[in-house]
Amino acid sequence: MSKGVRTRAAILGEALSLMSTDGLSGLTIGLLAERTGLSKSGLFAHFGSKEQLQVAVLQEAQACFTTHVIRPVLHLPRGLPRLEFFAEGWWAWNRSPPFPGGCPIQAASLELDDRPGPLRDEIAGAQRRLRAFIRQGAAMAVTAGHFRPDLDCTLFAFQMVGIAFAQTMTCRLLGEPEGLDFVRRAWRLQVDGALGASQNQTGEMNHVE
Amino acid sequence: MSKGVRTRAAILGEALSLMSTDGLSGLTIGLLAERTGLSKSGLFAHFGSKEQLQVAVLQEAQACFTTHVIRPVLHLPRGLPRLEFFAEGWWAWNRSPPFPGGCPIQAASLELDDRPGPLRDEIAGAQRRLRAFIRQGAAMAVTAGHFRPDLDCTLFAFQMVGIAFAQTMTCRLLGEPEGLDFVRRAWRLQVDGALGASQNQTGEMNHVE
DNA sequence: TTGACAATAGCACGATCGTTCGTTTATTTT
DNA sequence: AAAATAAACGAACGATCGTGCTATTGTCAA
Repeated sequence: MSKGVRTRAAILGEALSLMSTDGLSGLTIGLLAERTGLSKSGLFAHFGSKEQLQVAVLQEAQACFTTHVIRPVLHLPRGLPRLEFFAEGWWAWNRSPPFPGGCPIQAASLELDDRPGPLRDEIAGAQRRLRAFIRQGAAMAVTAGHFRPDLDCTLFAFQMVGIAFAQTMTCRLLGEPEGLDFVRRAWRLQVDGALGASQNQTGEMNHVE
Repeated sequence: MSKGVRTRAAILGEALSLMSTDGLSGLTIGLLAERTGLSKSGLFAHFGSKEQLQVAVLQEAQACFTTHVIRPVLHLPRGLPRLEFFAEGWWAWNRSPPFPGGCPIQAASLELDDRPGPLRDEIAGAQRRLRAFIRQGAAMAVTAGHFRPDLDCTLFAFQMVGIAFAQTMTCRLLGEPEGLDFVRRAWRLQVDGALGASQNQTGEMNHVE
């Protein structure tokens, strides 16, 4: 591992932290150089332009999410077990990701949704891949007989994404300690509504209590 | 209406448009002065500081949301009817608000959630009030007998907020035209799950199709 | 160990940032 | 209409932005 890629990795790590609190637009080259102990020009040479740095940071964020949330559940049995562990890992990531701020992917999604260009393409791809992962996870649960056969897996992924955003709003913006409870209960309702008839314990509608 | 408040209103209107696309941090005084046809110093004098301008913009965004989404449903009968019309109005607002970009409140919520200060307080208050409105709307539906008595109205509001965020991601970031369908179906599932036993048409679990 | 090359620093640039100040032009009140 | 007040302007400030250069330092293979 040569020196160049090592410092580049260090830069991206620090950039991720900075971005998690101040957003993509708050990620400035001068500030990042100061935090990494490099000179502005020395740091700049690693990326060639601000936009390329931003793209690299977004990709690093995806890689970090994959190693922390996706990969740990891949060896679990397909279907509901894997989906449940993924959910728990995702809620944990959203509440306290390995950065000082919140999830950079969520933040960038709403920051870039009205600015076409390579950055939006990058974050849109990330969200598409994440939704595909959830959708396939739900489809496996259908195949395994955990979920009912007529489940709309795309809608399932849509709902799960919604819970994740609502969690960030409740846990991070409003700082409500009971936020995680709501997340788990909303997720439980969603899973219960997707179960196959045989698995469903309650013979009536999904009650909250 | 004196001259001062008139131009101030014009400034805030343009600021809302600018913020909807470029975010709070993209809202710069020079750019805003250029778009409004004012000089930087002339515009600046209306607010005294950048932060006060930002607070004013956030308040303006709330006022705009109230007149466009909240107020139109206040004269509707309490309970489910009002809640349904509010939902439809909110989805319409999220898909195409009266700005070139997306909903500024959603964007600011994720932009400010890790930066304590007056700005975060302002947007947090907005989200708290919105959630309280939904919660009370659900509570009215319980009182009216539309929703079952043991419904957790706070959780109901939590879930609805999630749908709104997922909509922005799907409709704006990913640009999927069928996004609104998912929103309506997710909302329908949520409402069906909250109905009183007598109102529930389907005797079985909530199926998607 | 030296030579080739990668990595970083230093310096400067034009542009824009938020902000201040004194002046000038509009508006409102007397 | 004149006086008083409000509103907007123009110029400048120090700071920081992203981005070029050239020079210097460090690393790694021959």
